[in-house]
Amino acid sequence: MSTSQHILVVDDNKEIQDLVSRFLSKDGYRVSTAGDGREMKKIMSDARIDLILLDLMLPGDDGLTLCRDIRAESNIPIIMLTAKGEEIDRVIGLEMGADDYVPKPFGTRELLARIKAVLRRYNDVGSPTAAPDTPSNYLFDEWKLDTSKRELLSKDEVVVPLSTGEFTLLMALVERPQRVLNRDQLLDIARGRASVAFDRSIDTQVSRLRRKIELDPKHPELIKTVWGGGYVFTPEVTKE
Amino acid sequence: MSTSQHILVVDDNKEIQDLVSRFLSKDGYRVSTAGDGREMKKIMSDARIDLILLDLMLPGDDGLTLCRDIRAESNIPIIMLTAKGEEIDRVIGLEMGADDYVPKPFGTRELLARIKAVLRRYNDVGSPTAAPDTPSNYLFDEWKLDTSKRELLSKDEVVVPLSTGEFTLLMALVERPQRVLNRDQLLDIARGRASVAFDRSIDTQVSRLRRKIELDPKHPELIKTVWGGGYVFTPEVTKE
DNA sequence: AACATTTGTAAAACTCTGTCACACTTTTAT
DNA sequence: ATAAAAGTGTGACAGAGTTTTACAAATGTT
Repeated sequence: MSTSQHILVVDDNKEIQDLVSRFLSKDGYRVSTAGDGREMKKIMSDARIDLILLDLMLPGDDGLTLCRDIRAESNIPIIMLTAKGEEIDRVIGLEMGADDYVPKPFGTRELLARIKAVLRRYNDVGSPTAAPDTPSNYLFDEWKLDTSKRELLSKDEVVVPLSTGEFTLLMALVERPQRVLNRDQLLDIARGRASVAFDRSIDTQVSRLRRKIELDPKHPELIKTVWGGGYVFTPEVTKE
Repeated sequence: MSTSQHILVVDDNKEIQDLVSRFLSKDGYRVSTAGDGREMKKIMSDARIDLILLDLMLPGDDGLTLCRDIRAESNIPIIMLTAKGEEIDRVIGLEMGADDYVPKPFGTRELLARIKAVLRRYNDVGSPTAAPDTPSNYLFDEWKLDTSKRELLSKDEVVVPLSTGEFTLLMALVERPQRVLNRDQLLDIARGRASVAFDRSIDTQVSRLRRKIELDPKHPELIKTVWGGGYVFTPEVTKE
């Protein structure tokens, strides 16, 4: 984040190009635009690009193809832009190596939030230089959560196996101690999705997690219920 | 959920107002309605609004103008509602700062989905480790209230279990000692809602709380009743 | 004193949560 | 590739927590 980040917008719609350029500039980014894959490659060979906004539908090679091409030789974060109705391609897009996917029409602030999220993620783990302060362990109560091995260890180093869902839920909680998180928020953080009517999946997962980490699951101390509100992770958490 | 979200519907069509209010309420949102920009601004100055549904076509200032006005001083998410045939320039709308568009006529389920999507993005559950900066303990009488663990401890560290409602009510009182608080205020602070006719829930909660913290619940010393006025938390409270 | 208003609280009614069983999905093993 | 195992979400229902109702008791008014 030292000097301003350079974002490349690849979209054949001039209006979108202008709109996006304008508000990204206003937010302190340098912006270049390209109308198709050829222009994109030209710009990429000339400038150091930090992130690419890539429209799915393009003249010539489409977004997916370009995405794969970029990935073949670089690790630059890519956010795919897709018009309504093209949603099916999300999975494929992510498979091709896109980092996120924003459906059109998008709100400028939403797009900005996604850009920041992706850049943050990338700068944290992607860049070889910056990664040292990524905490690999969290300590709380009598437990140690090893985030790199995705394991939960008791004080005497005994491993308690956690499923993926249990681990991500515990991560979500451990990273936000003493805050009441409602089910929508937990779903968003831990599962990356919105809730549906009568969604009880978080409850079930909390129940399972409690069985593993609570001394007395019938009277939970670590994950407390807030009636009508959600859950709170109560213990003090320290990074190691 | 925890503190239900408050949505403001700005539309001059009474039927739309009613329809939208009804199904949003049913889904747990608090809803206010306004028929034009003037009403909108009045409501916004009185209440904390979490999202605005803004009709494009309004008497007086139109939706776009209002959208820009709101953006000038706040970051509240906005979803624009547009009547059929108003093939407005989406780009301009987005540039004004709207977060999404929903064309009329809309299905309630779709609108709900959009609302959730926008709120989900906006309610940036946030930076990990952003713990609240509230003090963790309050001392009063013979008691200690641990706000991070959400428990009440007697002088000799014996835990007295509190329900969610008891805890939030006690918090409300403990943070405002020696002040007469009427039932509306307590409901607002502790439950985040307004009272309904013949609402006695605060009374019952006070009654239950007294049973737990008063030496002699029949003659309460800590939570005193102010006849015709509400309740006062009398003891001296110190933070720890 | 007679009446009206407000409060305390038990009990009913309602809402939300815990968790079991089962179906369905994903991962692992063969 | 198929089978087995593990993980996850849904529906059901019991149980816990909260609000409403109801009425007696307390307080205030005339």
